[in-house]
Amino acid sequence: MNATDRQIADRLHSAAIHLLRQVRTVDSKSGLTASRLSALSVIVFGGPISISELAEAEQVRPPSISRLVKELEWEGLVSRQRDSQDRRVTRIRATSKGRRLLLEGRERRVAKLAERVAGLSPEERERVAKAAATLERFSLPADHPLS
Amino acid sequence: MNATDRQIADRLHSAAIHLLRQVRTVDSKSGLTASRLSALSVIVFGGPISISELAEAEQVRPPSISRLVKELEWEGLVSRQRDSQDRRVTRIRATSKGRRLLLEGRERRVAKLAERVAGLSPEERERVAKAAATLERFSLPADHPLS
DNA sequence: GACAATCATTAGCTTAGCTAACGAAATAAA
DNA sequence: TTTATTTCGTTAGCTAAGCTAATGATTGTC
Repeated sequence: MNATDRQIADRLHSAAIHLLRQVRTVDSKSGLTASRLSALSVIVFGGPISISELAEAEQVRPPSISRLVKELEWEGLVSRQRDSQDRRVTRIRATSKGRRLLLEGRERRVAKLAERVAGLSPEERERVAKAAATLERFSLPADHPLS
Repeated sequence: MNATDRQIADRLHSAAIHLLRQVRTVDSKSGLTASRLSALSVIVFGGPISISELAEAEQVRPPSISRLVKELEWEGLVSRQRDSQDRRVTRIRATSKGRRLLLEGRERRVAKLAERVAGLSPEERERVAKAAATLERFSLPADHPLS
């Protein structure tokens, strides 16, 4: 690690904070916050998944996910099913309503960023585009299940 | 805006969420959370600054900053001073302790990311480095005071 | 001098993270 | 077979950080 790596990291950190503050402004419309959107996304695309797996995928502790899932279930966005093999685990899956809302909510939320992407100069846009995929992998721990 | 812009935005969104979750793991050591670190940074480098200006710079509402500053003051990291011209406004400045802690805390927090930057392949690292500066500007609203 | 606007704070709400403690189920050991 | 241990998920209770609405203090305006 060197000084330049720190500078890069510092910029990424700052950018991450401010990016999320920006998209938060559209939350009120979708009813889906960043955490819910992220978790619901894993549920929708990651198929039936247990609480533990979801916690690991989201890099948070089980109690945090447990509550979040309870709320998503409350709103009819996901459903649970006891695993018949191991009755300790419950498998979470998205309902069709959840699937629909995810796509709409993500759309609205991400549109805020997409606007700005569209507003970049061609060079900058290209630069950000090339980094986005790298960043996505980079943002997850090395042993992350989705890596 | 097109489909690709959305894809880029989607990746940035996801990356931002997971980046911050990663660095949060070092919070316990520094005692400085992301919000405090970010605000303190603006105070340290942005000189004496009012609550309103700070709120705008941080893209949050005044009450949020008001409380945050109160806590920073509580911990001796910043001090306030009534503006003699306009006695409604108070100017916030960092104490030397605050300045020191900012640098240390940022260091620790960012080190978590810097490790990973250092672990990238040369091509990826280059890609991320080039995007970092763009991202930093990109993450702020167009009319942002620090833009 | 009265009224309106601005700056900051307070009060009270929500979301989202955490640890600690616990019950239920599965697995290992005696 | 019983007992002990581990694992999965939940509950309880704490903290941080955002928000809106309302209020006080000051400034500016008519």
